[in-house]
Amino acid sequence: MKHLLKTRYEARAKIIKALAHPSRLLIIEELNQRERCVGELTEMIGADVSTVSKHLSILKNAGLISDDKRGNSIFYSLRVPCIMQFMGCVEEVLSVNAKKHNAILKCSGR
Amino acid sequence: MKHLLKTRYEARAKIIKALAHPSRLLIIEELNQRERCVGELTEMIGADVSTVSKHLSILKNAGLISDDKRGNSIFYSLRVPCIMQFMGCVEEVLSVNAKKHNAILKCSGR
DNA sequence: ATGCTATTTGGCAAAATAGCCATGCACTAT
DNA sequence: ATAGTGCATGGCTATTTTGCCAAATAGCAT
Repeated sequence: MKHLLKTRYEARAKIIKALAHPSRLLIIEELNQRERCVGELTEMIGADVSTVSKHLSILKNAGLISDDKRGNSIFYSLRVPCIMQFMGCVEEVLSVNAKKHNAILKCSGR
Repeated sequence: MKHLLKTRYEARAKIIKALAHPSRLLIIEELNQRERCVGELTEMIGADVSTVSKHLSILKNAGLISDDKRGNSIFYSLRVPCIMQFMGCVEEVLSVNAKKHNAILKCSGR
């Protein structure tokens, strides 16, 4: 692969990788509703706080979310709303996959 | 996290993970132009055929591409065009990140 | 200052991913 | 039948990612 092209795809992949985890998808979806602090997200996810904190730092590092420290808490919010449109496409893939699956079941006589 | 929700995010994450690799992004973009066989993609990527073949199987497994065997070759094509819209959003994130980066440079006097 | 709450960071082990080589398989050609 | 081409799979190692615990940091309250 040409170097310029490679660099470009690597940059994209870094962002997409940041989205490629169930907990981080939940975070994105919650932050799309409204800003949230780490404690709230931790409760929703049900993992260790440190784990959630690391997920947040991955998302922040990718430029997907931003943080705002107020008092004792840090509030995170979604920085790039267009991400949510993407989720629509992902759902479409899932539904196409489900249809195909059903078709296979039918053809094999169930 | 509630089980139902978790399953849902896991399904989404699997699809996004399939996209989260430079070579696979190149494949997606190429297949968006037209169908391609493994040999062509391998040449563009510049990795071992077996590696490319595995990338293709990941994309296929996620339901993103489909294959069509004709003669001695297997032609892959993009199954869900909406994926490309998503790339637009990723580019937007990159450009927002770049702007922020420039602003930081300015503020630090460069 | 001391303690309390909210969050991040370092360290580590387990799990997942990536990429190469060698091999196997299917189809084509001779 | 034999050889050649195109692709997939198994096996293996190196790298990356994940998630917990323990410890550090920062702000608030007393």
